[in-house]
Amino acid sequence: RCCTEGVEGREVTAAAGLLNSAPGKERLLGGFWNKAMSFIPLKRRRAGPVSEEPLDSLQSLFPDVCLFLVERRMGSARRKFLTGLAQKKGFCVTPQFSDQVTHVVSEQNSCSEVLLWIERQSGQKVQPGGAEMTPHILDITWFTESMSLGKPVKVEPRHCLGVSDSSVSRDKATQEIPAYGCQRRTPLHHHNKEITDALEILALSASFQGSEARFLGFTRASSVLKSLPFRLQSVEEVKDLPWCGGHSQTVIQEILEDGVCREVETVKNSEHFQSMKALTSIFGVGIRTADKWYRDGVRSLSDLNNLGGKLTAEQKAGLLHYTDLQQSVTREEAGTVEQLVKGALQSFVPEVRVTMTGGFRRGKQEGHDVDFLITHPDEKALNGLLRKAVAWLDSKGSVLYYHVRARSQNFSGSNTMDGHETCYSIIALPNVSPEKPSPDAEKIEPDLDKNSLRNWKAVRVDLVVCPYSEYFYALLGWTGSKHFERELRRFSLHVKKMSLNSHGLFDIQKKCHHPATSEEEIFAHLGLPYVLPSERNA
DNA sequence: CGCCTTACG
DNA sequence: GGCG
DNA sequence: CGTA
Ligand SMILES: Nc1nc2c(ncn2[C@H]2C[C@H](O)[C@@H](COP(=O)(O)OP(=O)(O)OP(=O)(O)O)O2)c(=O)[nH]1
Ligand SMILES: [Mg+2]
Ligand SMILES: [Mg+2]
Repeated sequence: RCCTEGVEGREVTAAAGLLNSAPGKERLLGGFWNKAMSFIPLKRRRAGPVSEEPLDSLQSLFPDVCLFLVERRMGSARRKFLTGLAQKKGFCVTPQFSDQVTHVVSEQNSCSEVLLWIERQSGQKVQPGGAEMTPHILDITWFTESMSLGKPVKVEPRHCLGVSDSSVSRDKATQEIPAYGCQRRTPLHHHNKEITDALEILALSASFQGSEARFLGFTRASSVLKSLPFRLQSVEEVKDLPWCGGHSQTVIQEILEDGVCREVETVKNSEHFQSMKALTSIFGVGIRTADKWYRDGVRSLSDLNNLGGKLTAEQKAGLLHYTDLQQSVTREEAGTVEQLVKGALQSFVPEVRVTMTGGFRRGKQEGHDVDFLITHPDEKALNGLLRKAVAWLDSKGSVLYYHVRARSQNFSGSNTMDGHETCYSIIALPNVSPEKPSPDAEKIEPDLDKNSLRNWKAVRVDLVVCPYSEYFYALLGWTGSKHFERELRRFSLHVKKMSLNSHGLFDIQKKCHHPATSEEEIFAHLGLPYVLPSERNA
């Protein structure tokens, strides 16, 4: 039951096959609902029964928190809706103000307006400030962020009423946001994570339904918001941004006003989405295979282990190391892998140059794998280096799976290498603290001694060897992010009439390649301002 | 209504 | 999904 | 159709 644990089968998405769906025609499950909803005025939109039960009839998950929602300018219907939302998430919400209240939440009122209003309504004096025995007087942003996270967030100055937050946002004379992701600076950490997370759920869901196009649409919207230097406060602020069209604006508005988006919650709860996410997380299993298995009724890992022979070599390795590979690789572990890989390579070419690329080069602190780029000025030294290094690691018992591929284009007639190879591998990373045998190995090999400890963890490692002349194109290509690469290549072709890949830049009209001796040069060739690796998290 | 990154096995 |  |  690994794949569907905790799923109760409600909101089951239609699971029609992907294989037969006509290209370009995409099924839309939530779109009509959302579009229809967006014409209903905000305050009247959410009806439904919301009880104003006494305090102790509901079990609160957060005993130190008691909310009071200020009805003034919020309206009673919206207050009821928000109350129900918070109670569903395990918050205590009191209908009447009392000295039990720890967090006062209001919308469109100043701090003094709130204090006066509560005093007039309840006859109680309120001391603001959140000190001992006095409640926080908060903006709706604290509420929506807390709903998003499912728990009360720490009270920041920007949540508090009466405090203008000039540092975080404002100055809405914002510059024009460029349309290509490679023209923007996109940091790893940004100001609108709740919204970009929601849009990425819809992107993933679209891809699970076979629509790469809608995946791209939601991904572009999300990526634009990651580059904003301020926190969004109103949907009006995205109206002029590229890629933030109607559907995305609905999502943004709901997150800003309620902390959650109906469609996103429905998707997250759907069995199809959850199963597809679990199945495609297996190395060797893509969207088409996951969808076929889902239609065949496969819901758990044991169903697959029982499928036996019908798996590719990749999938067998992916399943054997499933639990280890589900854990992300820490930056520290990546450093250990670097030492291991360098040792193997240097035993053949002492002066070899090894660079960690991928997400870790962009500043990520964890990843789904570790990526390396390998080169040397003498291209003869690179010949067959990858296979030799993998064999060396294998002889040390460190290689759990590998697949080597070479460049084929323009080399079809030749059987000699051209100094360009890629290797996808699973490596046994030595562990500080020994662990029990992998639960995945136990299922396949039930006789494993459960008391014996293994001192390693399986980690995905990608190795790329390239000629020195291509090094900076390979570095640019393998640093990512994936979306940044797509946008860079689309910009290159459509704006500059040049074709970009990880080997070079080809001018289609002049029919010539541009050599490069730095990443800066490649950006310059494309007429783009340089973007640091840490700013390529598009 | 066409387009949406580009490669290898 | 959103742009041109 | 999978991988980056
Ligand atoms: N052009 C191109 N490059 C890609 C594509 N997928 C991945 N790459 C490049 C950019 C990525 O940063 C790099 C490494 O890919 P990974 O799958 O390892 O992703 P990354 O390291 O960014 O994140 P992660 O490993 O998941 O933490 O390879 C693609 O579809 N097209
Ligand atoms: Mg990676
Ligand atoms: Mg990788």
